[in-house]
Amino acid sequence: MAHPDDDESDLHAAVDIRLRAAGMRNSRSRQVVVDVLVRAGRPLSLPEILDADAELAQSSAYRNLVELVDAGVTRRVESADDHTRFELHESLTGHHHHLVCTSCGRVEDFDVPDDFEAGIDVMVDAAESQGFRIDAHRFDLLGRCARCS
Amino acid sequence: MAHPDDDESDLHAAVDIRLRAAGMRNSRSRQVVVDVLVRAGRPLSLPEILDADAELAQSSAYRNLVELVDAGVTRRVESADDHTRFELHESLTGHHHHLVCTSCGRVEDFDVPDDFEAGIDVMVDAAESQGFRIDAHRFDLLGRCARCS
DNA sequence: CTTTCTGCAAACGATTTGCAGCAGC
DNA sequence: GCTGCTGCAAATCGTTTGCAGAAAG
Repeated sequence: MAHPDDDESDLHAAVDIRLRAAGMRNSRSRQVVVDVLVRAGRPLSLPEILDADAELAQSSAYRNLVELVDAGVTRRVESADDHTRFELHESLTGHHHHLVCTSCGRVEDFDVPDDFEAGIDVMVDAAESQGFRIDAHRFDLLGRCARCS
Repeated sequence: MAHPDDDESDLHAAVDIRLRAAGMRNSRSRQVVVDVLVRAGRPLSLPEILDADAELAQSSAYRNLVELVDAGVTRRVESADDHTRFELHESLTGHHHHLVCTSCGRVEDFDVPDDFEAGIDVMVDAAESQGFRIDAHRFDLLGRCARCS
């Protein structure tokens, strides 16, 4: 965040590496999808992504978002409407949580204190005694965004 | 939990009151849907609900689940597959969180310590300074259930 | 008896996929 | 040049809805 331009070229370099590691080409529309997500700074639905760049075709955008998930570049985010959202993978942006608008589905990033995260780790043991093998968590605050209030 | 039968009749009485308050009839298939959710003790997808009771018609089950949400009897739960799940409203079952299987979508209830809940309240102020009016939260542990491990 | 509910089948809409032609390397 | 990617259009599939007949009160 201190050096936006450096961070952004680092990020594209990291994306390039992951694509190659997954045996995928670094095509124009994949770069565009990543760019749109970088610029947004929050999880976007497919319509939001298409609106952000007119040259994207719907089917290719969907296909690429899913393939980028497999390559560890993007991640699915559940919101509160009937559109799946996508964001950059946490290993590229850092661990964070979400504010979710229950009216329009908009999602924004939200940071929580370290001691809260520590509290989550403590609960994993209890969860695993219920037969689950836990490997991630999701914590969202739900309400109405500035626009919908 | 100490007196299952009493709890269950209390619960049906509470459901009946809410339906009437919403101007809705307490029809047979609504009772069945509620019964299925009570017996499951965890959020169920529509196919799971239909499997649990052969007399339910798909469209009516969907319609009732949504109307019961409006009446404050049920609640939507997001999982990790492409099926919405439904559970009884928290005012009937108590506040809790979920374990979510990222492989099959199964969801189970999970209780967290009170001090963890208290920590959540503290973060609401920070969230509202981002322009959101927060009125709920969702916290899930994600992993693989006993069957999928 | 009136109004709401039900079940069927058709409609919807987000997402996925087949395929012929184009682009990365 | 070979192989993977793109865009279009068609298919899929969870969910919603119109409507005529059945059930609640």
